[in-house]
Amino acid sequence: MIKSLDRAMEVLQYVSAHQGLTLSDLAAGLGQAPATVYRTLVTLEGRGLVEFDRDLQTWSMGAQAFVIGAQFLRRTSIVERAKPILRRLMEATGETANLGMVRERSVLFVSQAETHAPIRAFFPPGTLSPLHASGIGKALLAHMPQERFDAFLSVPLPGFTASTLTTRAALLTDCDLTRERGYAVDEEEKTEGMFCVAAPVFDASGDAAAGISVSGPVARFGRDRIANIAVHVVGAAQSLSAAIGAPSSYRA
Amino acid sequence: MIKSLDRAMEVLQYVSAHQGLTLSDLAAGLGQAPATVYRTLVTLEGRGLVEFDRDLQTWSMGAQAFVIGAQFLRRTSIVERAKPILRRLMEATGETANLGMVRERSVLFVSQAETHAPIRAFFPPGTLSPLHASGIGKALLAHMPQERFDAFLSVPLPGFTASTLTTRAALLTDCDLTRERGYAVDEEEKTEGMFCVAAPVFDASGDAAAGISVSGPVARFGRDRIANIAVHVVGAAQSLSAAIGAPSSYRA
DNA sequence: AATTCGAGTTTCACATTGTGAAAAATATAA
DNA sequence: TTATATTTTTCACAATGTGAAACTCGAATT
Repeated sequence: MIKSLDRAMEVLQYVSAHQGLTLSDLAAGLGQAPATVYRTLVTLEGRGLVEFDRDLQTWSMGAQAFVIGAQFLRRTSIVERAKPILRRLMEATGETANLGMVRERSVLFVSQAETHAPIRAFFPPGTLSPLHASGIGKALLAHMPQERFDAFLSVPLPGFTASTLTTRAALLTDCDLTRERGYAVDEEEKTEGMFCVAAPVFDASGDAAAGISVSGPVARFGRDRIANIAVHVVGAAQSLSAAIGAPSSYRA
Repeated sequence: MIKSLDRAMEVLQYVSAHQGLTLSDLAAGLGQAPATVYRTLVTLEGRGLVEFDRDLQTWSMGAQAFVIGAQFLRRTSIVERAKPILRRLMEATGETANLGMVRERSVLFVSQAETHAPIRAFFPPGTLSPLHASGIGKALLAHMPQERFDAFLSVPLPGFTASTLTTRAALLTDCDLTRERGYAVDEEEKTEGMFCVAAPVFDASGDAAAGISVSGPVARFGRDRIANIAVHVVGAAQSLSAAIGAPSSYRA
């Protein structure tokens, strides 16, 4: 491991999480010498990864960070293939449709078809959400190999609202229910007022590596409406699984 | 400038441009020792910026690159405010609508509303295109301060198709025409078969910093249709300029 | 099954450089 | 004009990044 590179990447990640800070603020927040942070920023600026606002004396993410970050989505065809499916799902349900991928202990939201309704759910691409506190995350936990599931549970789970499932027993019950009906729900477990229906997407190896969800304000999700939306979500997830080559036995 | 950090960022940018290569291929392509490239990649992997496929022995961009890259779009509200405008423009014209921002000598495509037509233009977010060989780029050149425009022309302009404008005289004429009618066109200047109508978006300082365009196969762009599309594109660009606070005198 | 080969990973000696305190430069406020 | 705070550069030195070589591992060949 290259120590100075790792320190520099800490700087880059800090800037991305705290845009618009001055050199002094960044150095203080990072616990690094201003001179060191300065040289790091100037080097990254030379590559276009950060940008400096001369008037405000603030540092922010640069265009090249977007350029290289966008390449992550080009590794596979899943985002491209998901787009029409998400759009149809949004039109069929009238709510925002999302695509998320599992990464470590989180779901990474990578694509979205936004409803035109004035009040809407919004998970901008690039957002990470914990597996146990998101619809897609719980759909994936329900289809996770036992060993990985146990490893996930070996770390204490943070709560976000009064509804967050944080115990092994609660998650096991929820996973059983998810497998039984083919979809997971997030009922204000990460965000107050937010409801979400999600289903797993299987890849060519038969692993649940991504998920599709529909989300919106909890007040719009009555019992009958949930049943109807779930049918569309499960169908969309199955379509995407098929599109990316999942074995047919995983699509049921 | 930190030499080792700069070398490491060269590795990162190289991986993003050449995904799915092995360590040996990357080291050869970069002209760096495999041991050095290896330690760089492992350090970046630790931060989630690259990912290693153990089966294929290949390196690709990681989720954290997407996470931090996506933050570039959150610096300002332009992408959010553009979304409904791009969608309406796509619906009004039936072709793909794009938002691009100027960066150095290029346009960076940051957002897009794709037409549902089977044959379509596609500029995935994160794509860079030279200013002189794109509709948005030429719209921005037409409103660029003279000094920056001269600096731009001081570097030889590469051609991409037989139609690319590569001389000062050709670009000056094109800029005059663009200012006169309020929009630029890209008629197979970057990509064979591609047509594009673009208009500049002004920011709060009155600078032309972004642009909106509609693009599609040249065969679908007859003279009458171009006139109609141009009206929509100019209107959309003016709406976005207003939405992000451009002075009213710049919106005419 | 044993051997060979190529790529990935680790070790090691050493030249290079990253670091942070201090100084200098710059811009803003009083 | 002076003071202050921040940014930027300099400098001495400790830390480390580098690449060749060695080692490890897995796949292919015999």
